Amino acid sequence: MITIKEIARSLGMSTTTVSNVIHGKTGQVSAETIERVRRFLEEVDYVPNINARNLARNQSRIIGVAMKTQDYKYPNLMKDPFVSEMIGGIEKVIRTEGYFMMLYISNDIAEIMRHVSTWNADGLLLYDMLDDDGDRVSRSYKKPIVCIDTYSEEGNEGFCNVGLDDEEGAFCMTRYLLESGHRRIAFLADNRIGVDLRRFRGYRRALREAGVEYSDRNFCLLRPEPEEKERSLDRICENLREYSAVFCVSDYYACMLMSALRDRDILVPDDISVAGFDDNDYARIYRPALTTVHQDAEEKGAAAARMLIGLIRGEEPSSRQILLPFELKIRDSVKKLNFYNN
Amino acid sequence: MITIKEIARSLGMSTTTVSNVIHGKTGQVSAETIERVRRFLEEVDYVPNINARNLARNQSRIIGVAMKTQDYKYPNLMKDPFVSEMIGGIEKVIRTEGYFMMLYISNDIAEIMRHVSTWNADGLLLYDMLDDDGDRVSRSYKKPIVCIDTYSEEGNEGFCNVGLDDEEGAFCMTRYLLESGHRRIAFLADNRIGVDLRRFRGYRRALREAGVEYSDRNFCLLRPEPEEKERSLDRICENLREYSAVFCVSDYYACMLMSALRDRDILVPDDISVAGFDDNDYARIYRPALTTVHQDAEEKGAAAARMLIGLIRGEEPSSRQILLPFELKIRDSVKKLNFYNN
DNA sequence: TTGTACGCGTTATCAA
DNA sequence: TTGATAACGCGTACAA
Repeated sequence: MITIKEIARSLGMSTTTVSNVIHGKTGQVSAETIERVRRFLEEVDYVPNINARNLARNQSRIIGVAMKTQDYKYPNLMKDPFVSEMIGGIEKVIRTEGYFMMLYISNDIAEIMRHVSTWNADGLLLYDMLDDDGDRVSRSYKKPIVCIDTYSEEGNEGFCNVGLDDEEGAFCMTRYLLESGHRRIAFLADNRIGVDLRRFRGYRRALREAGVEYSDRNFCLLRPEPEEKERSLDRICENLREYSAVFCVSDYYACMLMSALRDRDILVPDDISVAGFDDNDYARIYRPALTTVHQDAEEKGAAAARMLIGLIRGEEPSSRQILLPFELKIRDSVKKLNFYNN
Repeated sequence: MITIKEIARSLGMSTTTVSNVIHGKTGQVSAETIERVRRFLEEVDYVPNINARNLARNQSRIIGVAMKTQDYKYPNLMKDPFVSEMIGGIEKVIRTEGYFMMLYISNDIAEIMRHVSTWNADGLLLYDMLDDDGDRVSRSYKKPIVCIDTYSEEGNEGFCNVGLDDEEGAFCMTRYLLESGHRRIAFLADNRIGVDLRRFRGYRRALREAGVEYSDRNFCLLRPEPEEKERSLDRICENLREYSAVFCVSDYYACMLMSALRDRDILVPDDISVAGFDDNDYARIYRPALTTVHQDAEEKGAAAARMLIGLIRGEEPSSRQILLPFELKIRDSVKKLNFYNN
């Protein structure tokens, strides 16, 4: 690790000159000197010390990516294909824009904020924070923040978010199920907060508008913890005998359910139809291929990263709230019923 | 962002004392002073500036995780469930041990090394590098390195690796297929280097030991690029008519193949048996559930991270080469043939 | 056209 | 028991 000082000494010149050449402030430097320095830099393979540079410049080119662990659901958050695809999208943008990514996974917001401020991160990406967490962070952190899939109840102004119209997506899918002749449609999720809540609301709204009644039994609660999962699926499969279709809050759960159904000799879509949400590789590879609501996880991450970098550069975003498009993917897991069949 | 200097001024004492209290070098400090400083630190929510600290200490507590992009295969590397699970395992260990993770994804080794040295990373984790890349890195980087799934032909000493006996795993699975009565067994992969090569070798060895002949037709080359995939699967499914079983180099490909087969009304396992490698969620969720070679991606990452942190701390590793265990998972995608059937 | 000198926040050495 | 002070490597205002 050679330093500017050493280079300057070797070349018999000052650190300023070397530094100027490095940064292309070549207006005041003779052509010969420039060449000499350039060649030497090549030769010794000079790499600046980022710590020193950051200290001097009071910046870091680090973008913090913070997400809360959801141990009950995924002991390893990266196992969630949506999360990993999104991170891939974020990483790519951060890298190509010349920034660095630092991942903070924790369920302790305070800890995350401590990390972010020690590293002096230039900006922050928050995924799936609940209302108050997001607010708390925004207050304590004075640099740009972009949220992903964060819903704020109180219509916070000035708060940047990249999301999806989850409610509308779920609404459209439910309407499709209704149009396919289904009336007894269950909804499967592991909670009813955040994103999942919006999807649930879309589902309910579609039922309501179609004049189809909803009872609490329609809601299938999946317990994803390893020790609960099987029992939970048992109960759900039993309960589903009363339904002709299930709308699952995610593809992952949809595929898990389809496997459980098949293990119990219940055929999809002949005995029951299944729909998902996200359209990840599970949906595409599974057979029957899953009818689902498509969204682009990678692009979601990328869009958020681009927006954040814009903010860091001081650009005014064209919009503080981006809603990415969704699209119904009609595949083979939903059966068209004739009306006598239902 | 309050600094030590400001704290010292507010408290009317020197930065040394403040720093000492912060680091618990409290032997030489009066109880009263300690209390005074502690309380003040609490109050102003002091967070150290890592850049300054790293500069002074000439360390970083950063662990670099470097992997090459494989654009042809996964435009988004994180889509590979093996990679994302492994990263999850790495991240968890790094975090709980008080280090930070910095991800470097690039296909340019030189660029990766530049990043690692600007950040002055304390150690390096390399995934799936080929022989010469790994060697090149080791030579130019003087701090601890641990590789994951890297094979070195020349039996490099002193080079740390966490891997799996891929050859033996593939050997056992192939033997299982043979024992199940299969003789015409194809092998599916997208290349024949690195890890995939070892698996291929295990497969070939098992065939050889069983006296089963192998021809180049046995090797099904899957082209995973979007524009090639369908044609490639077409060709493979056609070719597979001559076989009673396929051993796929990964679960992902195995499931992809099973879907392609099903789309062509070829039944698994009745018409053809399929085996995979890795045992990720695809294998477990797909139906028929995939018979595969289990390995623990998360633990692989975690083991490598633990080993690296040990090296950083100056501990001598009990072994420089760790081979994690594998295990055959017999599920439903392989049919037991009677001998007349074959 | 080039060089000196200081600041960035922290740690560490040594003296008081 | 505490406090100056010199590093650490880089950027930059200002002087030469």
